Amino acid sequence: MPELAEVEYYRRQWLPFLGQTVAAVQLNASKRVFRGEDTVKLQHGLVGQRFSRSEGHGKQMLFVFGETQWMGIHLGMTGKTKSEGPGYVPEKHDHLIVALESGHSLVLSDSRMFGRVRYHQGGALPDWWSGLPSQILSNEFTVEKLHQFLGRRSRSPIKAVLLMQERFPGVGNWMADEILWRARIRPDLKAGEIQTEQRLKLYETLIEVCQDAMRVIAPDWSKPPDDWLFNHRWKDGGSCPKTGGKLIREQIGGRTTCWSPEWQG
DNA sequence: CTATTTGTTTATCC
DNA sequence: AGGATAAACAAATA
Repeated sequence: MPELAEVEYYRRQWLPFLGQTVAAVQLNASKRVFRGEDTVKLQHGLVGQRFSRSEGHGKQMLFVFGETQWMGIHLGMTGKTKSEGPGYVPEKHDHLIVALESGHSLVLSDSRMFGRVRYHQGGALPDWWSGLPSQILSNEFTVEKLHQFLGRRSRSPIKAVLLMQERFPGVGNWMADEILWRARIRPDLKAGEIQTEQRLKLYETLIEVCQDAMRVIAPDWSKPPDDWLFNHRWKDGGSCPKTGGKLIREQIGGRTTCWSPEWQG
């Protein structure tokens, strides 16, 4: 479910507890979300450490405890982070509960368990964090990088290309549709067939949709305005806010894609 | 009972 | 070798 701005919303749910000290960690090591991690180390390593800082990067979140305890969380399709007060009773799909000395707890739940928790102990940033690609809302995300990537993925539909996290971290299904709709590019157009002028428009729109999503959704999960595609894309029968024409929903790049044929050519 | 899902990883084919 | 595509993962919801 969560894309760039929804992930940022969830990350912020833990931030009011920065500076607090971990009293205990509860987890179920058999759960899929901990695949590949040393859960015994995770459970003991955090205790007594202060929740010292956090960063977001695309769909990834980083939470640091003390100076040497690094926890990464990816929410997958159904992951959620939340905080709870004293006396909280864990629910069915809660996989990780970081209890603080104040009695509050930081909780990760995920029903489908496509999400993932990572853990690293040591003085330096873990490579699963330092190796992430340039963020779209950073100076390193350049039109040249976009151009190179469209060349490498030239035979895939642009919809599928925008979903590739190695170049567009944070872009998910709704954002990709929103970007292509605003840039007036057909989602089934092969990446290599996008002309220079449209590439520039695509670059600008990528940044614009990320900024808009962060502004509207990240602080309090506000509903986007009706002049975005967002409110019209979820079920059959919607109409294009630009033309009033019918929106199409079909599988492109393996995902349900909503687009406006007369608007996007 | 069937189809669907705002995501990634893996296998397979080209 | 590297890219493209479909299946797999798991559970809720319609």
